[in-house]
Amino acid sequence: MLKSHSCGDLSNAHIGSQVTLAGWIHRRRDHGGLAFIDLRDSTGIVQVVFDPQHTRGPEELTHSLRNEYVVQVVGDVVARPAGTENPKIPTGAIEVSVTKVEVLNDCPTPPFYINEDVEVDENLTLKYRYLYLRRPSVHSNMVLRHRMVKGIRDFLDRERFLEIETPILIKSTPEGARDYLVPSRVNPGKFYALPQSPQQLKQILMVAGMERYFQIARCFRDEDLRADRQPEFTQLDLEMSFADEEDILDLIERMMVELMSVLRPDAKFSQPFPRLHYADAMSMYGTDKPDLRYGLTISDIGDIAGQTSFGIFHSALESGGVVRGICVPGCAGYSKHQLSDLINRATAAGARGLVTLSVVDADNFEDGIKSVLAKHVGFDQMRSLLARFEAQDGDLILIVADTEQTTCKVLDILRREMAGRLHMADSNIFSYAFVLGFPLLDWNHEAKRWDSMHHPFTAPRADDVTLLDSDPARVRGRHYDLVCNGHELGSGSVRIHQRQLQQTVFSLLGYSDSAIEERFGYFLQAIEYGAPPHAGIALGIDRMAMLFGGQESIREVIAFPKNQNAVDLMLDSPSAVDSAQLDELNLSLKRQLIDRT
RNA sequence: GGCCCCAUGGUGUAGCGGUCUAACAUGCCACCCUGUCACGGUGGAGAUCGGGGGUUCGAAUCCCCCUGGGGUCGCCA
Repeated sequence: MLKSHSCGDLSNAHIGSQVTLAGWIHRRRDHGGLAFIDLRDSTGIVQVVFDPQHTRGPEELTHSLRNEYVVQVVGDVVARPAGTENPKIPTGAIEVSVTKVEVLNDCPTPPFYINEDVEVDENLTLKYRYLYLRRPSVHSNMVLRHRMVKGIRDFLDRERFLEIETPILIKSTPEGARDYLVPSRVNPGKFYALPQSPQQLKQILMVAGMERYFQIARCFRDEDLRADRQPEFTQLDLEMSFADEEDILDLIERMMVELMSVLRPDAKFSQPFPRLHYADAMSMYGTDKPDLRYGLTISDIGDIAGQTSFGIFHSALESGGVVRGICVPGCAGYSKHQLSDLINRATAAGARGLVTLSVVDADNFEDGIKSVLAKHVGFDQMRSLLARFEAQDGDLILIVADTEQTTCKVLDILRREMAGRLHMADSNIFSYAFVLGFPLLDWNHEAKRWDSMHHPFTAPRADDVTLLDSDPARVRGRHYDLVCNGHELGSGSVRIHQRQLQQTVFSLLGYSDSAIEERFGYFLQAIEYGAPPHAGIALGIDRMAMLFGGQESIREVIAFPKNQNAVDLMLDSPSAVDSAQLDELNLSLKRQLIDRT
């Protein structure tokens, strides 16, 4: 090794010993004669001192050192002179008095600061990823992620889970997300698909008697990107035989609690994790992944709205819709401009409109309530309305009258928007919750068929199996989600383990018998051979690391992420390939693409 | 595909129709400086304001189009 010690490891215990360090120049403070340099390696930062009386070699060399040069220094660890200790850094009690320095490599002026956490154009952080990752704060995200994954492995190992790899080149199944396809050279005209998740393989591992499987699995979905979505991402995928809902939820809760104690001992969370029924989540928060760090819950005022003379309410209710709203504290003073901004957000999200009601003085309905609603609502109705929202003077009530689906969506957006403006989400709180009671199926209006809410392998509740034929909408699935602070961290279910039931569900989803055989024949055959009852879950590793690290995007916890157009700016991928490569794969590009590339 | 936001020296920002031959901080270069730690001091180089078109006597500033980026809805079994 070119170094005997690491920068961050040095302490009082090393005083008096000679050390050789190697690292990057983090910052320099050059006094002309005497010069200080903060030397950084992956363990931390230590101050090294160049004193012309002690340091050998040409003095010009000392003063020619620049940020991010890679240097090796030999020196003595000494206590800092009294009064010059730096309590701000862990190694601040000591310093290294340099006797010899060698430049191992120089470095051009970096395109952005490495020694400061100034936000910088994300393009640059992606293109020069190796420099961005040098930032101590970003480096610490990688350390945190490593410790998290290690914690998961240690925990599951103690719980007698086996880590088993499954193939990356698998079979395309057009349902669900779009697949990434890989052409086969050996089998012309045929394609592998990259796994959207190892779902079927892990269930087959249960059939294979592994009983407890997990994998830190890379998954691929060719869909549009978001702050918390990349085309390739990592899941903690696990499956457990002879288990039901409670076993999985208990396991996951214990694991998350353990991770919290290791990674975020400072943070607050409730235990046991609250459980939320899907229907309640939708009616109270408008979403199945609510941020529970703040209230702003949705109230239904359909009964009151029906008594008013407000036409919009009546038409919404008559066409089977709902009238619901949220009460935002302290925003009654919103200007016309601010209110119209909120209305724009509501209409942009698909609502036909948004009724705002500024509660200036709740005791004075004449001019204490500012709203288009005022003249359509009687005294009693206004009183019950304010009571329903528990409105105080100074509050702003936002009401949407629309289909249930649109109302939920819009109020969810407004709820998060207002909570953000009012800084209601405490970053030191982790509001975990399990969401249960999802319907098994979801009616797809466009395709006019049933879709799986989760996936087709989710077991229906035993009491609801008979409804599969008569009333599929009412069938409840044995599906559960783990949510935290408005993010879906994971999703799982008790699986179907009997061929007949699995086949019934496939049929219900609109697959013909021949399609079932072609796509899932191997799978149905597998579960026929004594599949044990089993259940599992998959948790988003990137999202977990993002939350633990207090980041707002998973790109901050992924070493080499892609931008919103799924482009890797460092590698410049995807890229065109040589026509010889295409030939070998028996592929050709469409004419218009050839012209463009 | 829709909607919203952004684009000014290397980096981060200011600028709100003329006073912009574009300001500030930091970084960079040179010189000075032996106890700093976001070291300090003096001097200097560095952007024609993402690209194109338009409005105007006059555009970094207003409008349109394009490009790039971010957020989001759709999409994500």
